[in-house]
Amino acid sequence: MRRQALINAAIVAIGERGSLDVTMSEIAGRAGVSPALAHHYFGGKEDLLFATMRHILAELGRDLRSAVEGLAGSARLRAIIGVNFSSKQFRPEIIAAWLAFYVEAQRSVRLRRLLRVYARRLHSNLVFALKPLLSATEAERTAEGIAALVDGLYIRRALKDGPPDAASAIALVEDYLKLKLEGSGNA
Amino acid sequence: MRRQALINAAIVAIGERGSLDVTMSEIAGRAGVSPALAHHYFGGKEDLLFATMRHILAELGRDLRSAVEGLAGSARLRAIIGVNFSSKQFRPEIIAAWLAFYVEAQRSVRLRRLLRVYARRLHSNLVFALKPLLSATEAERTAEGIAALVDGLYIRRALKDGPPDAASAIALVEDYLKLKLEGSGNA
DNA sequence: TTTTCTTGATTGATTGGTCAATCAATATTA
DNA sequence: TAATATTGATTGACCAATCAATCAAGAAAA
Repeated sequence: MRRQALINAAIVAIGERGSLDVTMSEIAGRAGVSPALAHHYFGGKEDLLFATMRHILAELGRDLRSAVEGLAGSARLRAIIGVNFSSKQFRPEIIAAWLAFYVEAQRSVRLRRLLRVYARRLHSNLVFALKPLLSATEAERTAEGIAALVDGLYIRRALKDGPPDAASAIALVEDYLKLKLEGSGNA
Repeated sequence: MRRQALINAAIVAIGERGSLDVTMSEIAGRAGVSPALAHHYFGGKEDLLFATMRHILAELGRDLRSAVEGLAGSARLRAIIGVNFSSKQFRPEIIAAWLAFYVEAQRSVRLRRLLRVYARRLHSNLVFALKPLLSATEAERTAEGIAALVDGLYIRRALKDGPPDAASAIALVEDYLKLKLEGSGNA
């Protein structure tokens, strides 16, 4: 319970500052405990941040699983896209955290591995849903395109540039998907 | 000359560490001067980093201008895309710097403004080239799509995920562009 | 030409502040 | 009592920024 409170505090703190450059004191203070307690529970700052990212990924994973349950074909694809821009995920704090963790991943092997696992899972999900609709190579490429678009829209949201609202972000990605599915017919 | 050396050293240092969390000492040392000199020339760390980002943007701007010179239509669009993935721009150090500055921009108004100017310029360039080929709204949306794709591919490159080489990145974006241009006919 | 002045470049050493981490001590719970 | 939770205070490291002092070079004056 304390762990959970500290992780939530970390997300809020990271979201506000827009980077991982937050102090243990601030996180602990936000959770209403002393800095020393944060060390007691997590061992060190790096571990707390790692646990925070893992928590974000775990929630996203849960959302994804429940969103695609029972769906197939293009409905499944739209569900995958929708989750990434759901009001729970496509929030300033979460986006700022993503961005900050991407940067940190360049230093930390552990963190990079964690992010890689998530990226692969998203990729598999996309390819799996695309396989019945496109050729194998086109399914791969389209999955990469969708993933890149999602990442790009996240960044642009963080900078408050580009399409600011989830609706147009979804529209943009779905438009891409539609073109790819149509295009395979005449190409 | 000293300024230039310090800026170059900053880019290398940022690229290696993968974040702006580099010390003045390291940058100065890399440039073969004392930390105090870096302060003498730039005033402070923030100013040095700001100048570094401005330098990166200025070079990109120069590359862009010379690449599109005299071109129009889809050739111009392909040139814009190509510049972003040229061997000079699509390098690990530069990409790491971009990512790091994106994060820092959430804190620094100055930096955010700088990045915003660049983003707008890219957007205008894209829309200008797309206007003759698509409706106004579709040109806007396509420009946003391309920009998001480029950002996304940059991120994925930073994490060494997704299409690692410039060639497939270009292919992905050009494929998107092609679909949009074709699609406008039958849609 | 030599000497003195002036200025910008450059450095080493220092300072002040920040922060993660530790630890000893106290409270709470089982 | 034993174990766990929790804190305040402290330590040690790191780093940006400052500053006084040197150095090199060129301008002015003799």
